[in-house]
Amino acid sequence: METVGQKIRAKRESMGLLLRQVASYLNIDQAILSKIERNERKTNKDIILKLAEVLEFDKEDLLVQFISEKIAYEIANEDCADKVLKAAEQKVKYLKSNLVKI
Amino acid sequence: METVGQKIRAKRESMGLLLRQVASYLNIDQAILSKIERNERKTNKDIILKLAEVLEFDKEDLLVQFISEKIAYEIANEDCADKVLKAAEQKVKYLKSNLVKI
DNA sequence: AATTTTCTTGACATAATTTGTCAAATATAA
DNA sequence: TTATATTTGACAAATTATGTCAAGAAAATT
Repeated sequence: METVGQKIRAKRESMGLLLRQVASYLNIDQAILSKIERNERKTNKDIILKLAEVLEFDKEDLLVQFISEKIAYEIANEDCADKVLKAAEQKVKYLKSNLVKI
Repeated sequence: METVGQKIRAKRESMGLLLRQVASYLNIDQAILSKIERNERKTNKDIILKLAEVLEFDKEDLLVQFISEKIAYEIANEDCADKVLKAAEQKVKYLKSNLVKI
């Protein structure tokens, strides 16, 4: 299963872009981007969205992959990971039902 | 939908325990426990597990509620929250399949 | 093979967040 | 009122996130 970092690197290379070029667009050091691509450094929503722009990914798709990857790594070591996700679904449904203001 | 904080407070009061007593068991200041119960302060897995002990909750149940609540609040403001959870399920399955060492 | 270019690594710095402490203010019970 | 319990907010310490830089390693070019 391909990580977001791997997707980014593959797409960047297929577009013939250098680390330095993409990093400059993102206003970050190329060292950071290098680490993000190799999953050696966490990143955040803002950077993911800018990466989607410059690398022509669908923004929502990349965001979904990014957030779900983060969550998966957070809970994969728990026995109850599956229960957690089922319970989270219910809670999200509840929170989105306008009964609650966050 | 009851939050973990609310469950804790309800159980603590039903058991006739004071903030100070439970907090001392947890080795935290009672001010922190007060805030945890009112969702004014984030907590962590260790404290949740100790709370399960002293308040006689099933540890896994409380942990599932705690983690799922955290995830739900993190993503409830995203349009794609549901997609995220579905994708996270797949990734967890993959990570747990021993194909990957985290 | 030598040079240039790109990428990686790690030490360091800064900012943001988490976590804890404390005491005064407030609320509740006796 | 008086005593007890809880809440609040200012502050500090610890941890984590984020960024900078330059030297070393790897890859591409000449």
